[in-house]
Amino acid sequence: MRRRGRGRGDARTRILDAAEELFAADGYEATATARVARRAGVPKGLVFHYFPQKIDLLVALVEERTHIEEPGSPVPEGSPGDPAGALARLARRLPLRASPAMRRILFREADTHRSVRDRLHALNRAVLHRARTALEIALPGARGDAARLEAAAATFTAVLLYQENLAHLTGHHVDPDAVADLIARSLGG
Amino acid sequence: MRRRGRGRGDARTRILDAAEELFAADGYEATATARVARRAGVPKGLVFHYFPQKIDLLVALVEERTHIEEPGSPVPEGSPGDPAGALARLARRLPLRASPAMRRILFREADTHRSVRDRLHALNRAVLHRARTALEIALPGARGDAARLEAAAATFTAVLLYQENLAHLTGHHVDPDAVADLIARSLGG
Amino acid sequence: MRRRGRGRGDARTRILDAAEELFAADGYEATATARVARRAGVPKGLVFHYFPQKIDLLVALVEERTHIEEPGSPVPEGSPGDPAGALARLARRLPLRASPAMRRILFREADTHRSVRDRLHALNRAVLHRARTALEIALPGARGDAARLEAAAATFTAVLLYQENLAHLTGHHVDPDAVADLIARSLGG
Amino acid sequence: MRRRGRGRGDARTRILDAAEELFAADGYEATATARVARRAGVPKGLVFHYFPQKIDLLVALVEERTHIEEPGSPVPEGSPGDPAGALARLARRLPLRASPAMRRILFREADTHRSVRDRLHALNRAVLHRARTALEIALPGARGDAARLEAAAATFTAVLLYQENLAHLTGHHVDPDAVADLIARSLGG
DNA sequence: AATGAATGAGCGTTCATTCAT
DNA sequence: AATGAATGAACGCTCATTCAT
Repeated sequence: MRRRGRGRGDARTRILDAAEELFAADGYEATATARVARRAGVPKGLVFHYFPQKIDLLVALVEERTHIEEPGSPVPEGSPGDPAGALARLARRLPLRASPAMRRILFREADTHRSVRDRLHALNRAVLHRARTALEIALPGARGDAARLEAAAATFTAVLLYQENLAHLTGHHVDPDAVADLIARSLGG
Repeated sequence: MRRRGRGRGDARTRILDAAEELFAADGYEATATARVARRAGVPKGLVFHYFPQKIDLLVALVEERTHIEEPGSPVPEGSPGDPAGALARLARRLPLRASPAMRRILFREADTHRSVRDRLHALNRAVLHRARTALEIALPGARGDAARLEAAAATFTAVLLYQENLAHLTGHHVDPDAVADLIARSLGG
Repeated sequence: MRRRGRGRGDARTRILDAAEELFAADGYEATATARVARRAGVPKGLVFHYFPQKIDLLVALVEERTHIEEPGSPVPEGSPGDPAGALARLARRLPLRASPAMRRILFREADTHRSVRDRLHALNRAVLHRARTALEIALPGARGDAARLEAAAATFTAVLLYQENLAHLTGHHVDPDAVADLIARSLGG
Repeated sequence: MRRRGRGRGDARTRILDAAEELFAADGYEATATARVARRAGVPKGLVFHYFPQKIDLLVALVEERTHIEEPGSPVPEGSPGDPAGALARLARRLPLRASPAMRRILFREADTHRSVRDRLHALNRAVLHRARTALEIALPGARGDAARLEAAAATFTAVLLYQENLAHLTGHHVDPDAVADLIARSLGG
């Protein structure tokens, strides 16, 4: 396959790059495939060669550009007695690999596109699981009850995953580290 | 003016009702004005009689169907010593009067429509202010830790305002009461 | 009939005034009746009360605001031996009473509206007749032949009637007096 | 590219042919793009493929279908002493190549579309220049009377360029040859 | 694999016209 | 006579998608 002039990668990659940028900026509905092609520097027909339906662009982005790291690896997520540190460490190793653009796409389009929503649910489940595990390890005595720990994990997951979106939508940034500290205190850490 | 058409209210109201439903369900971009008209039981032209541009539907919804209650009224928001109760009470008297449908519209369209985003920022500011005040009253001794109190107020505001959306996006409901309890504990309530 | 606030005359007159302005500026097709109403300061319905069809506005303007003076009156149009003077005098007493706006309407819409075209033909016939008569009187010997005199009258009529339009369309003004002089010379005056 | 459709030329040409006919007959405003497509035998969308905006049809027509011949070529425009012949010859070699339909479009739409008006001004300037030059060559002795010569050239240009339109608007044809003769006489030819 | 002309359904919007009051 | 809400046909234009090459 001949390399194309303007772009860095092959045509398919450039098409996805363009779609990612445009979907993030303007939304899926408001982005015409012709604009994707133009931005990618490829002829319009080629977009449909690789992605027979427009929705396939979105599906491919979500499938190929949001990776959830497997938590199975031996990651000593938290040292006992330091729940705040455990959560902060989790924040730093967010098991979601996705560009900020991909996150905006994920949140925006999840509302109306089931396949995106499913992916977002899976991501959320993964992070929530990690947070819960980290807190359980950090607080071996399971002080307080399970319900409180669940609420803490859920709150932290929400703040962690949605921080950019919350900041954008509310005009107010909530710092995950501060929330980690808050939560740790409430669990008696 | 023909008072009352086929439906419950007058035409303009029915058009807004229809737009609210459809924008919430499918998004603004994906909703054709013709569908709004059909759902409202009015001819297409009448939609444009009242709302010369499609965007005016969204603007009117946001302006007329999201009210921020004035916090000035004598609301004994919290009794000293009971921050959890204060927040819970705030949750029950959310100063945002908007249907769940309006909230979904607000969050979804804020991303791409400035006027909606401005409104959402204002709402957030109002709720944040209330939460902060409630905590200050409930914890008069907590003066020393302004940063922690701010983080607590911001976290609670986020969970409170976005609960339905978070539930929808994550597949997981976070209970504001549980978060209120969590926060209260962490502030030494 | 109550006098209306903004305008000078009654509603019907103000509607015609507005139509005259707008048709002249933008053309009949490109002028919406709603704009006519707005400019006239009357409700939309009233335009259709007086002029049941949009075209009636144009017809009324042409019928009521272009008057052809009757040449029957004893006007000593030219003194024998001075054809240039005779034509110049005719130019000064153009038997067409119509505002510059009305003339633009007449020429522009004659192309596609038969009733306007008929009126314009009548106007042309009247002016042509006057020009011919003036030349015949000024040149009693009928020097040269009739065909030449006819060409002279037609040329002068065209320049006289269409001068503003020619100027607008060509960017070049042709002075009727200079043409009168030219023609007089060619007829041996 | 599917070479040749149903009609005579390729699709773009057929679209312009149709637009030329319809704009000339009914005016630009009164001609729907759908009618252009139907007359051209192409689907509606294809018109917008080639001409993204309706106005581009008019612009393309004016740019591609009105040519002003360069006057630079060695055209012995007039032999000295025969101004009538010189003008008659100019009439026969009008430096404006445009169908009668294009001329009607030019005059009608110049009123409201600046690009068309600009083109018309350029055409007028070119013809006026030719007429002036022809008269200067044919009447080398007429140096003293520049103003009269200018009026003669302008009058002839107007009659020459606008003859069809004047005929249509007035119901009266003015023969350019007769006017050429008239003018020649008045300049003492 | 690559291309861009071709297609047609559908969209937002305009607007002359009607009509109940 | 006066009003403006109501109506629907039509318009300019967009766009996902097809397909011959």
